[in-house]
Amino acid sequence: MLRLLDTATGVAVPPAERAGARVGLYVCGATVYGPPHIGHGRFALVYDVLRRYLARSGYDVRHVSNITDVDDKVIDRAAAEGRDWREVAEEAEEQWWAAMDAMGVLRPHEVPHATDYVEEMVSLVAELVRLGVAYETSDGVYLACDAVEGYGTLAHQSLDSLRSGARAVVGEEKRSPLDFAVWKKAKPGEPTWPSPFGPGRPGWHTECVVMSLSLLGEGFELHGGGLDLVFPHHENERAQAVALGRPFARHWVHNGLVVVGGEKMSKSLGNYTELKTLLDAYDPRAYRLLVLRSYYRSPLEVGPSTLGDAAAALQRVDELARRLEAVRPRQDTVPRGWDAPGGQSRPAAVFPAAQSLRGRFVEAMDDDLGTPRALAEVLGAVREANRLLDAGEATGALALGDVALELLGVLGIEPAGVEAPPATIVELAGRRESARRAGDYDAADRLRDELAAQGWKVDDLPDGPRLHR
RNA sequence: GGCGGCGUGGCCGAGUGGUUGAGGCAAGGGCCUGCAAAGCCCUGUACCCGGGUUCGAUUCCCGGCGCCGCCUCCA
Repeated sequence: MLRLLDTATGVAVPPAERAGARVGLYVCGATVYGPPHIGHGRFALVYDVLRRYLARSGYDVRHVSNITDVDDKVIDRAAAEGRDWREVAEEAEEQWWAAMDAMGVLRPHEVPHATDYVEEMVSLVAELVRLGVAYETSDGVYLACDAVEGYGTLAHQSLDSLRSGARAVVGEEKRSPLDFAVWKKAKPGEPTWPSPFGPGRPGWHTECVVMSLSLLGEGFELHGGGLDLVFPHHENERAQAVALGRPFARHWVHNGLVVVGGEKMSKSLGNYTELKTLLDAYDPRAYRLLVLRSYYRSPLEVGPSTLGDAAAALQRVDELARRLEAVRPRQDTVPRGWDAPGGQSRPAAVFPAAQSLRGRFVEAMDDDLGTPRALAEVLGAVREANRLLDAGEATGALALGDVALELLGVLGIEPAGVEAPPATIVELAGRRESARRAGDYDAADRLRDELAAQGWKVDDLPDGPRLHR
């Protein structure tokens, strides 16, 4: 059974679930004011794998991830570029999904936009004021943190220590430096919505409360996001729900940040690489592999060296997939699958190593999403399957190799498709092979160079040449 | 100042109170091979420093050093 570390308690426990094994997963998504960077890529991959594995484990997952399409940053960028803020948000959201698609990240089941929930947010703010936990000032409405029981739970700090460490300047009207805006009164030129407190827009921490509760219900199971959101964002989300007396997330999951040269990558530090840049330069699967190779909560160093490593490792996986296809019996049309029906005669069923591989994989994953060990098991099996192939044991190789590939699929990594070379390439390769057989190696090597110039490599395998990209 | 985390071979990165340190990449040697590529096999003797607990610590405890994150927008 999958156990996940809960940020609030520091203990790894199985996710809570509702009737029908339903699990709601809310992940704080993108603020769309610019192209996503590598850090966003990691975060998306982590929750994509969590969602896939939850489903694989038998949960009925509902994955919700928001788009923050109105926010200071969106407004600032629009102002700086003299554009409409909606246009900025839409453009950035397109870039977001393009990158997600390139990485093979499954779309969340729901993608709520903040701007579609403003009315509900206004109601929430009004309710907070009515309850006396939020107060109005000249520039907005603030939540009084002292009024919230257990404020600091996620930060693991007391109200006092948080207060003493606060760097925020106490405004004239703000009662405590920790108090945060749930409603921002409009300044000239900003987008506004009507409210009992005058025109304005919701504070950032409010939207996730409204959208998660509205789409997943009270006491939903999992709430995730980057480690840098723990405080204050998630703390403040929780504070609002607590203040309202509404059961909120029951379990908090946070992913570690991407670091560059030991320092956190972030837009504000300016040391970021756009995700698209990485995805254009490397096989997108290499980034997924790199991310999964480390524990999801740890900082992760991303750079040309580590990406190159991952890309190289992937080639061995692709090679295995190609080799397996070459030895796969024609009539064997049983698809790869976790629980292929009627699989009595399937090789995997009679090949113990393949079965135990599944067990070790699940064991690793169940231990707080242990993708590093899970991956190690799978890659070890890839090597073993290749070895069996070398030894001519095709049946065993298929049994083990198919399971390895299937498990990689659980992690969202599919072997590269076998691309059929065009006729001109096949013809060139044929001429080269003839030259080789005739012992004319100079000609053969020239032809190989020609093939290379057209982007094709040729490997002389024991059973004949093979073309691939 | 408060809170949290990290320090493992050439690099990345798991993990563990004790005979044989996952996995990946790189490197060297080998099998195969016209060559190359691919694949496979072999090779590495690590755990920041100082104490303590223990029969035994890289793993637990204390202290130190170094690095990082959060306490402000941030995945």
